[in-house]
Amino acid sequence: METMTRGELAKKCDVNVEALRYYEKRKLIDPPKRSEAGYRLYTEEDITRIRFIKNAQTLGFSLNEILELLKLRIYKNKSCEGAMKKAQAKLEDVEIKIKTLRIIKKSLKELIKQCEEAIPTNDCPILSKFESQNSF
Amino acid sequence: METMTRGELAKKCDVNVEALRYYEKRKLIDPPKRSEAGYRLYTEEDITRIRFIKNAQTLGFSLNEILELLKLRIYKNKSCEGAMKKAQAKLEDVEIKIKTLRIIKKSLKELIKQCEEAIPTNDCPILSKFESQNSF
DNA sequence: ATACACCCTGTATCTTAGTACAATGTCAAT
DNA sequence: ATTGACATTGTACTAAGATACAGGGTGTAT
Repeated sequence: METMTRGELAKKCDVNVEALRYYEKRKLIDPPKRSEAGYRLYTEEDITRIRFIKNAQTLGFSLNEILELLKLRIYKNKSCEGAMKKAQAKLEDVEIKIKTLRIIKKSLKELIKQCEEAIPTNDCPILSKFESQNSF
Repeated sequence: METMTRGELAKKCDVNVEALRYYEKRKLIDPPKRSEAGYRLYTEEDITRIRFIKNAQTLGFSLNEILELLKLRIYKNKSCEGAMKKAQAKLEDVEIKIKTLRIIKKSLKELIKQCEEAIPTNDCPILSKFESQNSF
């Protein structure tokens, strides 16, 4: 079987070499076989695994959550249920985040508008607003 | 002039006592006068300052960015310009974040939908997708 | 044979925004 | 006078996700 070193895997997956050791420590990848000199020997499966981690991260899953997802994979039949639940929870997270950011966006826009309309000799509306109570 | 201790200020501003010391260290608040016993003596101005910090944080500014905003305040006349620029930059940040989260939301929704439509004996579409290249 | 890139390990450091804790000092009330 | 709540300081720790570095070993090309 074709194997590769840490540096090679890192390059193929566009990941820092040290991150691989870190993922191993976090149990996100299984400890790889070693060469006689003690070099880690990774396989194609490890590429798949790193991709899994990166894809899940892209969707906002934390490494802990990814570990949970990986555990689901062990029970092939039940996995859909568990993974779907986690995806739904994540979806809710994301929706809340979007809502919060929309409110922030609106506030920032208002502040900028007030600044544009401000009388030059007066204090900056943004800074004044920040000093006031219960602004947001 | 009316002064208050760390605990009193913390209570009034709904902030942890230790946070006040932390803000002092980060130069977000000026070192307050001290009593003979060495107790920090805060004034009304410190309340305003803490409010400033909290309000700015609510809008997504980091403590470093807040420090920048506070520096702007020194040049009373120029402050509108500088603060507006920073608010605009923050607005752009927020807009990018919203866009990213929308994409994530869409992806998650699709995954969940695929899961709902999946044939029970097959592998979970979410987990399969995570293992594939260039998923997202 | 020696230079150089890479690998190994353990440990430390980074960022952000605090929180926690120990050892000690102070102040107000009883 | 003693208790209890607060204050002081320095230092360590937290989460999350890495990244860096020292001191050594290995593998390959010239």
